Amino acid sequence: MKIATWNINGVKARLEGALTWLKETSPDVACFQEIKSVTEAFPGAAFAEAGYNVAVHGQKGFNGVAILSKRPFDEVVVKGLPGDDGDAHARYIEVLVPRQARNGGGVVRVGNLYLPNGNPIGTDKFAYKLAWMKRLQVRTRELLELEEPLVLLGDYNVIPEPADAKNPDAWREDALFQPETRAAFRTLVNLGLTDAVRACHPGPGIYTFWDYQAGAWQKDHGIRIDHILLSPQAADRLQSAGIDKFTRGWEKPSDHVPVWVELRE
DNA sequence: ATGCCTGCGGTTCGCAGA
Repeated sequence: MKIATWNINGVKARLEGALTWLKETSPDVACFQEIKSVTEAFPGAAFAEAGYNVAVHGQKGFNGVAILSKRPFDEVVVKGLPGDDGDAHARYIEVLVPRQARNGGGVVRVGNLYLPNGNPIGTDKFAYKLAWMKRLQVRTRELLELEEPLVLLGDYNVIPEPADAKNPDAWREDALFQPETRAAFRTLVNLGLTDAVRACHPGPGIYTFWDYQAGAWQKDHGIRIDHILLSPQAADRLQSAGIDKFTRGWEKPSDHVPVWVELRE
């Protein structure tokens, strides 16, 4: 079962690329962030045509997340990250996807998240990021108690380690690489999650984002900020993980590339 | 040192992104 995540930076601007990518790589579940669309305007028919069921949590102008699944959802569990009713940002959606009956059935829980950027540091935006990470930690603790296969994936906006940046010093003052940000990410992982890409590829040089500016792509000035974290029951089934770097070289690319994991059923 | 580029909203420049 292949599960993927991609910050597509605008579903209207990326529709053709997204459909091409789905056709070429055929994930069973595809999670998008930054759809920058209200739920009603999401091009669900085009994805249905490509063979996917769609669950969308949209917002006008920015943010917004969506999950596509070849298999019908068992349930769309929540839209919006629990823990703050006053938070209107569309940054989280969680679903249950059925596993194949011949393997005993059951579900895989998929939480698709777009963690706040948090720049510039020292502002309410950075405080919001850290508070959001705390809420994610609370939600994750609840979900881990279920002892089921859980895939918590998306744009974390966190550079976990210096090895996750081509030029770490360029990010020292950035919200993505602050000590508090990295510590909050470690706390999350230390609840008992496995970083799937890091588990399969221990070495440096794997990136998921290259800025549009300053020739970052041409210079391979990238960072790894899109992650797939697995509960123990999901990690038991980990077969492989990787990054679809080729999409960054396309015409009209997203600044992020897809990240995927293969789990045994 | 600052902006570099892109998408979106809503009108042609400001905001957000990372």
